[in-house]
Amino acid sequence: MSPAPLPSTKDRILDAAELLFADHGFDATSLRMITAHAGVNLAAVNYHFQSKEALLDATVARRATPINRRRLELLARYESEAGDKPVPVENLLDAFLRPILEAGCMVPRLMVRMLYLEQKPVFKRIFQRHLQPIVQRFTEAFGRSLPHLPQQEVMLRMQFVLGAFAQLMSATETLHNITEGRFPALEPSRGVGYLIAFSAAGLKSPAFENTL
Amino acid sequence: MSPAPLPSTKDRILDAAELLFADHGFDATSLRMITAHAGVNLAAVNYHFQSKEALLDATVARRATPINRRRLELLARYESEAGDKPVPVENLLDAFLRPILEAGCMVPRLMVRMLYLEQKPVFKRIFQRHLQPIVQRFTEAFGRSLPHLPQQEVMLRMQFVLGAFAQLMSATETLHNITEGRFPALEPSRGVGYLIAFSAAGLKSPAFENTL
DNA sequence: GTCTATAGTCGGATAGAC
DNA sequence: GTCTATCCGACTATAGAC
Repeated sequence: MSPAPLPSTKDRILDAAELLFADHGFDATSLRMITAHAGVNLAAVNYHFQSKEALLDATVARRATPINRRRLELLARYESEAGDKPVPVENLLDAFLRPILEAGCMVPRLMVRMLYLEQKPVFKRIFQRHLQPIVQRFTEAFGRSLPHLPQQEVMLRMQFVLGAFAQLMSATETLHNITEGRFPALEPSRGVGYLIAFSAAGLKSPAFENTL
Repeated sequence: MSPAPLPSTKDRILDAAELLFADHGFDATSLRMITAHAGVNLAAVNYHFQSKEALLDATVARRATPINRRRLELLARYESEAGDKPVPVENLLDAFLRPILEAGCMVPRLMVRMLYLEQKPVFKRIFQRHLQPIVQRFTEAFGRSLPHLPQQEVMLRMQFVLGAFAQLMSATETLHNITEGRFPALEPSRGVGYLIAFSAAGLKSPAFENTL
C-alpha cells in the first residue's frame, strides 16, 4: 500500500492556483483566495514559492511540460507515417490540439488568457519558455503541408486556429449563456473533432489574393 | 467655427478607460491609471460616473451602439440582395465582422476579453445587453445559409469564428513576438478579408459525423 | 464641476514564535 | 514546515472646501 496519498501542501496550492488563475485571471485572484481554497495558511505560498508570479510560473510549468512532450511524440509519429509526403493537416492539428484538450486540467484556459490578453512581463516570459518553441516547430510542419500558401498566410491562419481553439475552451459556458440552455454542455475534449474539421477546411482553402 | 473642439473631461475619461481596459483588463486597470492618462483628477471619475463598474459599462455602450446598428444595416442589405435565396456566408461574415473591425477603437479587444475570460457579473450584464441580441439575430441568418448543418453545429462553428476574430485582434502583436519581427505588422481591419475566407471555408465544410 | 484630503478596505510579503 | 501577527503600499470611494 502507498503510505500517504494525501497531496502535499505545495501540490494543494498548485491545484488551487491553477483553478483560480484560469477562472478569474492573475490580477483578480488573490493569494488569500488561493490559500482559502487550498485549505492552507497564507504564509505557505511565500514559503514554498517566492512570490505570486513565481507561483503562476510553477503552475504553468507543471502542466506544459508533459503536454508539449506528447505533442512532439504525436508529430513525430505522423511525420513518420507520411514518409516523404506532406503530413495531412488534420494530423498536424490533432498532434497540436489533442494533448492540451485532453490534459484534463485548467491550464489550457490559462494558456488562452496569456495568448490573448495578459500584458505583464511574467506572462511573456512564460509564453516564450513554454509555448514559443512548440509553435515554431508546428509552423514549419504546417508550411510543408500547405505548400500553396505563402508562409505569412500560414502563420496568420494558424492564429485563427489558435483563436478557435481558445473559444472552444469556453464554448460550453458561452453557448449555454447565449442560448439559455438550448445548447447542451460540451466538454472541450469532445469538441476537438469538430474543431479539427473546421480548421482543416479553413487551412486548406485557396490563398487569399491580396498581399499581406 | 465650432467654439470648443477640446474633449470634455467625461470624454477624456472614456477615451483613457477604453484604451486601458482593453490593454490591461478591468482588474489590472486602476482608476488612478485612467485619470493620470486622461489628465484629470481622480475624483472626476466618481463624479461623472458612479463607480468603476459603471465607467466600464459606459465605455462599452458608447461604441457598441453604432457598431451594432451598422451590422444590422449590412445584414438587411445582404438579405435584400439575396431575395429568396440564402445569403452567402461570406456576406453574413462581412456584416458581422467588418463593422467592429473597422470601428477604429479599442472596444473590440474589450469585447474579446469579455467573451472569453471575464467572470464578474458586470461583464455578463454588458454582454447580455450589447452582444447577445446581435448574436442571436446572426445565428438565425447563418442557420438559413447553412442548411446542411444541424443548428447546434452552426452555433459551435460560429463560436470558432468568434475565436478566430478575437485572435485577429491581437494577431499583430502575437505574431510579431513569435516570429521576432519576420511577420509584418497587420492592422486588424486589413485582415478581415483573410478571416472571412478562412471562416467561410470552415463554415461550409460538411457536417461532422458524430453527435453533439 | 473640480479640487484636496482621507476614510476604509484589501492586497502581497515578511518577521518571528513554535 | 507551519502558524500568528503585522507592515506597508495600493486601491475605490467619499466628504467637504472652493
